Amino acid sequence: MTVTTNPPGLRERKKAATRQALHEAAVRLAAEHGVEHVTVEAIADAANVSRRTFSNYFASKERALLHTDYARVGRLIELVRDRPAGEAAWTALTRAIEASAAENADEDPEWRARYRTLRRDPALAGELVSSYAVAERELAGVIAGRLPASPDAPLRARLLAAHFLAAVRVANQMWLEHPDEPLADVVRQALATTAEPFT
Amino acid sequence: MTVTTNPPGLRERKKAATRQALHEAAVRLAAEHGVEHVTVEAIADAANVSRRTFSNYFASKERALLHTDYARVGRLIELVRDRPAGEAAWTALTRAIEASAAENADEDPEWRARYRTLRRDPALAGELVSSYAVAERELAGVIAGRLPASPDAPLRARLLAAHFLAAVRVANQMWLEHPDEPLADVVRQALATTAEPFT
DNA sequence: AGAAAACTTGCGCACTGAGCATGTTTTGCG
DNA sequence: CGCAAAACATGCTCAGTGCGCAAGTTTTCT
Repeated sequence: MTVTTNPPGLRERKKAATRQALHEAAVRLAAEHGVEHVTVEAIADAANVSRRTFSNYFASKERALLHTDYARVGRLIELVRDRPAGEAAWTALTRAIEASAAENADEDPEWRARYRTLRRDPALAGELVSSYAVAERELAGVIAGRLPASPDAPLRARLLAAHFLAAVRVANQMWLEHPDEPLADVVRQALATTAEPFT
Repeated sequence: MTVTTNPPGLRERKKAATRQALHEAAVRLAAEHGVEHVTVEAIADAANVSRRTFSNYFASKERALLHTDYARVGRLIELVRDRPAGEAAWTALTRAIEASAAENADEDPEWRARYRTLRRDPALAGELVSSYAVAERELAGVIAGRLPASPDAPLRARLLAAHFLAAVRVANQMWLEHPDEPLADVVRQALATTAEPFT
């Protein structure tokens, strides 16, 4: 114990480790036996915690499986919040997603492949869209200050957040189905298309 | 092939009636005792069917509660499909949502108020977004033929469907929170904002 | 160091989703 | 019309789940 306690704190680090262990165990087991044939108990066992403890970390098996998606969307909101104050809303959003892509560029290819396969399971579709939906309201609040003042600013903020996240979500879905093109390129194309006017 | 509209058929009518009875019983009980305190068994009882039969109609209590939303989105897709063949995609979508609003204009105000209150429950938020998400892929297929031919047409169709449904969904959410303005007006405003280019 | 706060775990219970077998209703067809 | 098949409702049963509660344990704070 020669090192001083880090800013994160031991307890927080342990919790993060347990959450990550549960998540990874869930993904590994689901890749081996299929999502439907994996029980919460098996996941907890694989992560060396009790079934009850699993419930302290995740509300359901599906949430545990898609923890990366939830975390990534949460991180994306942070990145938007950290953009320079003067930046317009749409610019801040597109820059933030680029930063997010850069952060996730150095992933273990094997893990990525397993996780990719997992997300195509129809049983997880609901949770997958939820991972985006939960962030919509918060993201609207974050970008509200970057919009021109207007009586309908709340609606515009909500719509901007919704359309941005919808573009990212659709890009991810298309990429899941057609892996030939890099994800970042699909996202860029989807955002460019979204920025155009509809007729 | 024959063009006759299928006679409803006794069996189909009974199924629809049972489904509707379960749905309405669920909404009534949830309004009385709160969503969390209503069990599937209580709903089945109130609709005079067995608990097991409930499962034959709805995958969960939440799905039963939001059956109107699922049905309405399904009907919206029909309305889009029925638009004249020459109509451009965005036009067809906006005209269809107007037709949908017209169809739902004559609702029992008491029922509408109960259902409205229900949808504000956070426990149903996930199912509520799902009701839109499940339609996205199908809607994309329906409007694909109304887009100019292009190599990226599939992506554009998906995005158009996603943005349209997102606008409708956000409008509904805003209306749930601020009932002062008529829903149809909020929807129109959201769609108009969506049609503008982003910057 | 020692109390307080946070966390883990085992136990238990109400609820759920679903397969199977059985009795009932509806449909299609000769 | 009548009947066999298909579709459906129901009861029974079970594995899984979410969660409250009450210990026991670990981390934090002062």
